[in-house]
Amino acid sequence: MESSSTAQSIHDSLTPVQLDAVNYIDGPLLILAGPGSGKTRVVTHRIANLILRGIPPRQILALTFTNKAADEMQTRLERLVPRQPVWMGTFHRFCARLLRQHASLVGLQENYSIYDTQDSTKALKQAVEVSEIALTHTSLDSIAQAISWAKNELISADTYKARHGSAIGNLVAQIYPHYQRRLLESNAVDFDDLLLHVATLLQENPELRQTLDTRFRYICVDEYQDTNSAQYAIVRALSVDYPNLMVTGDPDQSIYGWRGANLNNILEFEQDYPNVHVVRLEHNYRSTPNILRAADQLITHNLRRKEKSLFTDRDEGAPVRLLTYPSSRDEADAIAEHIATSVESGQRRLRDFAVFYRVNALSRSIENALRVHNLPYRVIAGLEFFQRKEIKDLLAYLHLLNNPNNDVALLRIINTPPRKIGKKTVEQLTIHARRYHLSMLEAARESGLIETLTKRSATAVAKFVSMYDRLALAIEDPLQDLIASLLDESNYRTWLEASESDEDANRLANTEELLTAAKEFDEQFDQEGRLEEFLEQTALVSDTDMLDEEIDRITLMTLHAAKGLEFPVVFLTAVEEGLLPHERSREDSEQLEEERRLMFVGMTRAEDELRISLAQYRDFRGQRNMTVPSSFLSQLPREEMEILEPVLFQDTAFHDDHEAADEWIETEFRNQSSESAAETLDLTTHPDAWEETPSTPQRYPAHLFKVGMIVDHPNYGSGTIVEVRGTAKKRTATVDFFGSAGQRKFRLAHCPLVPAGFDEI
DNA sequence: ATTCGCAAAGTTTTT
DNA sequence: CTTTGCGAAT
Repeated sequence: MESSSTAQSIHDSLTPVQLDAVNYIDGPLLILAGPGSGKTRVVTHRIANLILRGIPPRQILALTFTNKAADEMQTRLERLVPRQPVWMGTFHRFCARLLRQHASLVGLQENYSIYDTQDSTKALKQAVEVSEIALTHTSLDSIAQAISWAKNELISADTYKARHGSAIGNLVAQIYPHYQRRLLESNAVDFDDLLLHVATLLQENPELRQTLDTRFRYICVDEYQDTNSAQYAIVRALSVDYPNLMVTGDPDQSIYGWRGANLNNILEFEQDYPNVHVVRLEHNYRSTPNILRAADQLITHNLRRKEKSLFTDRDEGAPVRLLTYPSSRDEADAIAEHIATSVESGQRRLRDFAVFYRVNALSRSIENALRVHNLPYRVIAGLEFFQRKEIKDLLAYLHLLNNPNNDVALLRIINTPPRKIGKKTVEQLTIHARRYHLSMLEAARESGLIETLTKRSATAVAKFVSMYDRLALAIEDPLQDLIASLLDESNYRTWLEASESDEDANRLANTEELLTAAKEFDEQFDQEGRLEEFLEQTALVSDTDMLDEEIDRITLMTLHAAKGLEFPVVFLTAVEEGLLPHERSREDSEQLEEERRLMFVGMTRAEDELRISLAQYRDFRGQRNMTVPSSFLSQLPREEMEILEPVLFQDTAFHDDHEAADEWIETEFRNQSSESAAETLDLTTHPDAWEETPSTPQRYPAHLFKVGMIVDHPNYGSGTIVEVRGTAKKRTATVDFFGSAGQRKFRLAHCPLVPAGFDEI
């Protein structure tokens, strides 16, 4: 076991290569870790080793990209050497902390707000308005992207120069400074700023840099292949006097280049830090040789990488399968059937299976098939909870309380719930604020002085301000209490309760969830500055962090979301030109390599079985198109794989030949008697066949819904009724959906729920 | 002030 | 087929 406390015994189970990494203490260390090579184990053992050798835990800093990774590391370290105050967390959280302490050095106050992407976009929109530039030929999005790119490259608003002749560049050069000013005036930062500000801080304050370098003498960076230039600069600045820097990563698993990750950081690590010790973890403990060889052969086609030879002790296992289906529906059905069969026979559990796809939109067809087979699943979709309107609303109240300059928050809630403060009124407030350089809240306080406002509007605004002031008195209360008063004072709760819609009933339920989260937080942190801490946490958290691994369900997710995970059986779907590689990546060879890495990551998630599939016809965005198999498929060791040949038109189907397609449908499908084929034909002939039955006013009788009943919902799919409450019009059912929808409440008198199997009304 | 409806566009997303 | 944002109607 790993609970003993001597250096000797805790490392007993490690291989010589792993021990080499664990025992290398001083100086730069690069761990090139292939998929499934026990990297996290090595990292945690090494940190434990540092501690056991007498290095104060406070001098150790471990940086990760996700909270999940940080938690995982923390838990494992806890098992090796309990209760050591090693700072572990994401880059962003680390920077947020540092920035709190040194906010004034970059023109912020310590209670600054962290804008999420949505908030940032709003701020950017305002900046565009102020700069009086008409965005005719570009979108707000591309401006945002350009600014984000610049920040990741450490280019500040002052130093940004448009590339000569770049139209967008010229716009950005004008807008970026306005945007940055808006943020500073609001005492706010965007995600990129967290890194940029800290990097700037370290660059411009040598004494501070030195202090921190000394404080964090031993630094570990996980997933180094995904660091961007800002992160690189931060790590670099903290490793000058004490270059005890350990980075781990795998160039072959770099899939966030589009977000500014710079593959050169890892590729050139050895040049950046002299006397680097390099350890290669090439022993894979996860996959069968079959899977590993296929993945390896694919990735060999990349040029920008470091040679690695992966090996495993496992038995050969099943061959990798390449399965071609006539249509995307057939593909989805086959997956569902395969899973159903092996679960029924007792060979596998639901949680052994994962289905991967390149884009989120592809999950729908899989979901449909799984639903038909009554197979429970979960869709990993990134942000959900904290992006819901009601949660964002309530958090906006808190944000404004914590940082009265947070204009985006004010604009969000000043009329939510409706307070008769409309667009015109807000416009006048904005003008007033800009003229006198006030925050929106300050402007609102002066509503009585604004002549252009009607008396009615001014009163409404004044009422809002006094509500704010009343809430501000409770700012030191436990969060649970604060949010509770917030729900009352703002009329948010009354507003939702008064509503008749199911949607609002659900919102009310989500509100409760936030209260629960706040309660848990209160129990955890019983100190000053609770609110600020809470807001920081919620801003830097994603739903994926709360993933419950215990539940027995099939997992559906994008290839990006799959990184770091493993499953006994993996379905890699829609491996078609245009999707994988994605069409937007096809031109550029660097991007094409990233797509190949994405496929590599997907393949190497599989432990026992890997099933790669594609369809000859794919229904996507309401259209049916003939597909072309992915060019990556020809880069796999086909001779040793099991290949299910396309059912029809092996040759023509590989070209984008519409005439052939029509002919195929005309002649071949008509002669087929198979059910799925018949249905597919129907679809092409009558596109309307997909559409829902037109809704009729008639509903399934409310009193017939019972707890335990399986029901269908047009949007959320199937689920089980877990609770029925209330009477007459207020009779409400709580449904636990099999899919990603989770639990939702419905007023039975007017919701589209029907018992499963109850066809049409 | 709010709601409704239509047009437009639709990788990936650790924070 | 979806989702989302903005403009017109109540």
